[in-house]
This record gives sequence, C-alpha cells and structure tokens, in this order.
Amino acid sequence: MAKKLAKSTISQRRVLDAAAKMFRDYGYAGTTMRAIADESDLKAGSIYYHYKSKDELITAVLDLGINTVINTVQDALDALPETATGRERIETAVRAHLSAIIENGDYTLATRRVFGQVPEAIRLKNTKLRDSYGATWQNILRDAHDRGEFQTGADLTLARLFILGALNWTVEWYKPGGRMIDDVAREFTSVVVDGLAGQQGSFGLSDVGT
Amino acid sequence: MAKKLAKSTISQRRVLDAAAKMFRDYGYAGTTMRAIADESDLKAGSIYYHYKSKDELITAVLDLGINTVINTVQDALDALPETATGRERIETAVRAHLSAIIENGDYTLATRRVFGQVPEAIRLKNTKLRDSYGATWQNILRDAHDRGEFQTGADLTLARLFILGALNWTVEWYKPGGRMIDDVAREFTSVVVDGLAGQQGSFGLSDVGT
DNA sequence: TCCAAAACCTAACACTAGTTAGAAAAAACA
DNA sequence: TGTTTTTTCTAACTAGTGTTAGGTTTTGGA
Repeated sequence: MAKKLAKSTISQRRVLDAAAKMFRDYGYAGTTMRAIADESDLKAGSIYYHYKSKDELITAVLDLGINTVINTVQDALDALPETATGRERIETAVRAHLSAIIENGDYTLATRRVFGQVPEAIRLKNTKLRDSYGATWQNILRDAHDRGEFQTGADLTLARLFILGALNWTVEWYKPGGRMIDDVAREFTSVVVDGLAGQQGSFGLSDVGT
Repeated sequence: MAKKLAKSTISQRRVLDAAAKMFRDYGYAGTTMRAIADESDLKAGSIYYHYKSKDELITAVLDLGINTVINTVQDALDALPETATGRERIETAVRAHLSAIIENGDYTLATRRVFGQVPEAIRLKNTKLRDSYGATWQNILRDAHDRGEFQTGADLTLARLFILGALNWTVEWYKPGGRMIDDVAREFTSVVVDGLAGQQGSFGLSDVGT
C-alpha cells in the first residue's frame, strides 16, 4: 500500500472538488473564489472557514492530483508478482497511470494546466513529488533493461520523458465512452516496447475507428 | 512553401512577443495588459493602438503558435525527395516539430497553457488549425504504412496521438544548452519506429547523461 | 521648415478580485 | 429544553482589472 492521504471533511472535499474543476477550466488567476463558492453551493466568504487562502486551495489540488497518480501506479506495481516481465511492468504502469489521470481528470488536468502559473514556493514543493514519480518510472525501465529482457539502443531518460509526455497528453484527447482504457494502455505499450514496425498483429487493434 | 503569415510592424511584433511570454508564464486571466505593456516598454493604453482588445492579442498568439509549427513541418516534408523512406519522413517531421516548438517556445508554450482558458469562439477557430495538423501526421503514418515499409500492428490514430503528445510535452523539460534537438529527434524516432527493444545500438546515444 | 499621420501617454471609469469581521443559522451535545 | 461549537452568510474594504477619451510626442514626407 502507498502512503495514506490526509483525511478531510465532506465540506472540505466538496470545496476541493469544485476548486479542481474551476482551476481546470479557467486556470489559476481565472478562477475566482466566488466561482468556486457557486460550484460548491456556498458563499465566497464561507470558503475561508475551510481553506485560509486561494493559495492553500491550489496547493491542495496540486498535491492531491499528483499523489493520486503516484499511489495508483505504485499500488499496481506492488500487486505484481516477482516473476512479472519488464513488459508486464511497463504495461501495468501505463494502465495505472492512465486510469488515475482519466478517472481523476479534474485534478490531474488542473495540475497540468495551472502548474506554470502558480507562485514559486508552491511549485517547488510540488516539483519534488513530480521528481520522485519520474524516478519510479526510471526504475521500471532500468530494471527491465537490467533483467536483459530487452537490449535497447534508446536512452532510458529520454524514453521515460517520451512515455510520460505521451501519457500526460492523453487527458487532452481522451473522451469517456470512447476507447477503453485497457485498449489504449495495450496500444501504448505496444508502440513503446515494440515500435510501430514491430510484432505485427500480436497486439494490434487493427482498425477500431477514431 | 507553406502559407504566408500576416505581416506586422515591429511594434506589433514586440507587443506580441511580450504577450506570448506573459501568457506563457501567468496564463490568460493572470496576464494583465499592464504587464504586457511593461514587457514591451509601453504604457497599458498604448497597446490598444496595435490590438483592440486582450482577446485579439490571445488570438494572435494562439494562431501564430500553431501556424509556426504547421509551416515548419510542412516545409521540411516538402523539401524531402520523393524517394524518402517512411522512417526518414517521420524523423524529419519529428525534428521539424521539435525545432518549431523549442525555438518558438514562448508561443507554443503559451498556446498549450492558455488554450483551455480562452473564450469558446477563439478556441474553436484555433481547433480547426490543430485538426489539420493532426491530419498531416496521420498522412505521414498512413503513407509509410501503405508503402509497406512497416507492417504495424498498432492503431495509427492512437500512434499519432501518442507521438504528438510526447512531442508537445518536450517543452516542459527541454533546456536550451542541454541535448541537441537532432539527438532528441533521433531518439524519439528510434523509440517510436523501433521500440525500446529494437535495433540495438543502431541509433542509441547509449548514455549521454541527463 | 511646416504639417499631417502615426505612435504613445495620461488619467480616469466601471467593475471585479481576494479577503475579512462580525452577525446569523445549523448542528451537536447536555 | 438550553448552550456551546461548528458552519455559513452578509457586507464591506482595498487593490487591481480591461478599456477609453483626449491630449502629447514622434515620425516622415513636401
């Protein structure tokens, strides 16, 4: 099990959900306390009973957004047997990452969209979390490499940046009700591990439309 | 040659550059006309001589951001000989895309960061440009596939989303003075076309550090 | 040199932002 | 029930927002 998240009252969570949704749609400066209040069926002043400033709100949204992804991926990896192959580990992490960012779209999208607009101090703390997540992925790739399961010519750091970039971008185009997360995860793994020219037919959806 | 961009005076461009930089750092609502004015050595009121509203400014930044990428990639592809292989076309497009978004980082980053915060009408017009760019990539992949240069099991639409996502994410971590764009482009192509497990050593940087 | 057009500035307007203090209502507990 | 605690609301303040009208400076050609 991964680290527990801080507990919170129902009202606190309602405000936080509303904040995430508003930050996601309108950015940091574009989101007003009054808009968050409307979304959570409160008046603007009442928010300050739960969070003492707008900065504290955005901090909570950012941290929850990343921690959710970190914990989901770590739990999925921990649940794997020792004997799991490098490919299985990669596909598992891909699927867990996708599940987390799609099912918590408000938080993860908000995280991505406002990250560059937030005061320096807040950004720095959040960056540490991000770095540790990057290290997790680096370990997955290096581990699979060390096991000799694939002798790659690619630089692992670049490969990691490439994979995480592609995954994070998913929230931009993924539409609920369209493709299944599992299918997307399998395709992604296929492109990354095998490449476009590899293992013909073994993992393809061939043609499932747009 | 790709479509010509609208001409503009020196002052107009100075204001636009300043706007792109500010939008990039502080988002749409977070960027004030006074901040743009400061950055371009003007007073707030003077901006309205060149652009009649903040909305017109953001529209110009968004359009220039995408058009630059579209034109750069299209020109690079047009310069290729008829005999170019699918792999060469992909690597060329990858390199052109990276060059465009890195050398015009203010515009492309601004484009990405404020896209979701902008009034609906503006976003719609810009979306048409984005879709046409997606079609360009789809053609590259399908063309290479039709030529029989690789029989891929991967779904091409997903592969395209995957590739563009990874490329667009580059602006988040790329630091000028670090890796060369050409190296990154070659590695990316290698991962996409060959996969992590493919063509050992033929394209790898093996270990060039972070 | 003079003059008209282009470029810029000043000062203000109406409005909205985050935040706060204190009153009011709801919930919890005796 | 009455009383205390938790939660919410009201009303306001200061600071800053996009935008504009009208005046001032700069530019470039006759």
